[in-house]
Amino acid sequence: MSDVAELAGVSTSTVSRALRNPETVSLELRARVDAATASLGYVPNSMAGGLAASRTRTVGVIVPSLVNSFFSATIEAMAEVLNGDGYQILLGNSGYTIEREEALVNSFLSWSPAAIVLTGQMHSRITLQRLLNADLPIVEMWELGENPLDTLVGFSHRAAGRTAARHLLDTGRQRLAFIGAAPEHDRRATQRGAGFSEAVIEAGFPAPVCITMPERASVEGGGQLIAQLVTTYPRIDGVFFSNDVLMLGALFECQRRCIQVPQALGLIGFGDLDFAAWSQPTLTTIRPPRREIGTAVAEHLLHRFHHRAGVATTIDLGFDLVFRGST
Amino acid sequence: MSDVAELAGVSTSTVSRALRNPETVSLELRARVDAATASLGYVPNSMAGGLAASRTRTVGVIVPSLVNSFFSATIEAMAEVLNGDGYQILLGNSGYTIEREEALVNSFLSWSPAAIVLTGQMHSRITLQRLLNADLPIVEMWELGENPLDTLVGFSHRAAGRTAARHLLDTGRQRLAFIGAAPEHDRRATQRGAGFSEAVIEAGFPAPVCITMPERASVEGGGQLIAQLVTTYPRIDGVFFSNDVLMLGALFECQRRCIQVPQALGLIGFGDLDFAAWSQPTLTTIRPPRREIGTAVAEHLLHRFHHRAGVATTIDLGFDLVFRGST
DNA sequence: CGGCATCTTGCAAGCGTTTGCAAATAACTT
DNA sequence: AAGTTATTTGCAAACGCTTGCAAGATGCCG
Repeated sequence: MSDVAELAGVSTSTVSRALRNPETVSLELRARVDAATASLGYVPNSMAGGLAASRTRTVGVIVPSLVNSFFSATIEAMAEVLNGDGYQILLGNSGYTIEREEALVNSFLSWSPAAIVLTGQMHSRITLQRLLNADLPIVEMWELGENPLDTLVGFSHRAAGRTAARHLLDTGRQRLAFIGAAPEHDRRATQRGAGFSEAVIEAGFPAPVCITMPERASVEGGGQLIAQLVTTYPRIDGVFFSNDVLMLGALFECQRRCIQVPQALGLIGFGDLDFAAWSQPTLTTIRPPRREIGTAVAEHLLHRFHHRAGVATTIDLGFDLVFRGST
Repeated sequence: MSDVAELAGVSTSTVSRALRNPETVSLELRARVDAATASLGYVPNSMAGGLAASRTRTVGVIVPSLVNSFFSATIEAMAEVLNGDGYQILLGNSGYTIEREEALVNSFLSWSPAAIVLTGQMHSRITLQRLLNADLPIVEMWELGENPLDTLVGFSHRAAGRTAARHLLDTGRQRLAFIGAAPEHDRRATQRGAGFSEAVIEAGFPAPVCITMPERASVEGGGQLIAQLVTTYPRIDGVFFSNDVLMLGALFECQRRCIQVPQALGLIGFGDLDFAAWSQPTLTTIRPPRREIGTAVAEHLLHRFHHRAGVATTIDLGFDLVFRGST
């Protein structure tokens, strides 16, 4: 930076200001600094900057999993907006455990990030305490419950489950089931299942059968669970899957067993993944605002960074029922 | 840190050493420092550390896309190993363009990372120059070509294409086609296609038909391309897809058109994604070492970090042909 | 028991920015 | 023209660690 300062014939403080807050430097000097910066190919040292300012242009983001395209889409969208403003994403993968999340929050905090984004509202006591002490914007995404830490961006999974139930009932199914994965880890999937059951019961139908597996959602698991379901409860005529991936496995298993979808069995999933619109038959599903969540989080943060004010909000992005061939 | 030092009754330099290089500190002091650290809940400031040491426990990783589960699996595996040793991943998404890659490398370098990991061997001149100047370990992954920048971890896509060709020919198909996506961006997919054609021609068969679309691989695209293929070239009896996702779309389209797979048309893909083993019929594919690449990269880097020596190598992780129902 | 090599420890000088403060300059007012 | 206010600039003190160097402590040898 002192090289740039010398070349531009100014002090390093002016260079720093010209780079961070251009509006506080006269037009002429700003131009000279920009020219010097460009001609030297100067790249500021982020750590020195971060140390001096005790905050960085970095946002720590923690998701439960990457191989799951729900969160990848959210992250991609978030990164696009954030990068456009010079912010970097520090990505962490909690593997659906709050212990890993705690460790990640800890190490992220050591980078003085501009904000922290978490998935869901379930955190360890220590995480909460550290986060609150840190005094920075916190966003919890993909869930919409009580007592947000700060800002919440998501939608109601319970409502999504209810919508699925109503859809199956509306299309004439009466004996329903819910198929899910990793219930003890994926709280949101569990909420969808709960909303589903709730709505079925409210409508005066028998409580749906609930079949789950401890592992994460997979095509294989979906196939196995549906096999188990149709064997044990042959009269079931409608199934809600906590995840489209499970539904895909079930669809293949139905093909193998010559179970007619949607005639004999109606299937509705969650996620609206790529394949749902092009399978045979196409798959009815609930579309969560995958990219929208990322965009909304990023825009909210950018807003707060610019107008250094604490405007904690709750943003409900809703979801859509996508009615297709499987129901 | 001075609080910890005071509590432990030592100097800050001893605390620093006890934390970074425990073996250089006596057992007794090390224990006292650890106790003080724990009781104060001290978390070192990474930026101060990075600034002082002019390097951080950070690895910059750039992938073309996240929604693609090839790279997500690699990153997850890499992160597991790296996190275990206290390293953080700084993740960037180049969107398959070398301009974004250049920008990302630039901003990563401002964090003095311990290493940089890139996808593929195609980089802009400026990227190359900056990287070489930076004097840090560089890994190019998922590709295995000439003139590595430093270390290479991957497998031969050309060989994968050749294997696919031989498999289709071995199973009696004679009129082959290749279906791919985003050829001008995804160089590796193109290499697979080239290897495929090459092997078909070498075996004395007519050059395969090549159909591609400009967008990235999607289930929809796979369906459309196969529709186009069977309409234009009805006599084709074997198809190699640059990506399992395309193959899945094609499978559904074949179901819609009542084209018997594998009897009338043999399908082989690339990726061995989750669904390939459980679809109906199951899908023959080439399995790339998705997680293995991540693990190998991480272990290579850890090795270099520990024994501060420059051991650039090339690691060929190979691939597997997974023979299933679609051929 | 003295001399020498090996371990441990503390001192203090950075690392490359940011930013409060004050000085210098410019722009208005009356 | 003097006084007041607003704008622009530079100075220099942090920011919280790491690490080369030297001093002190310990162990080993003949």
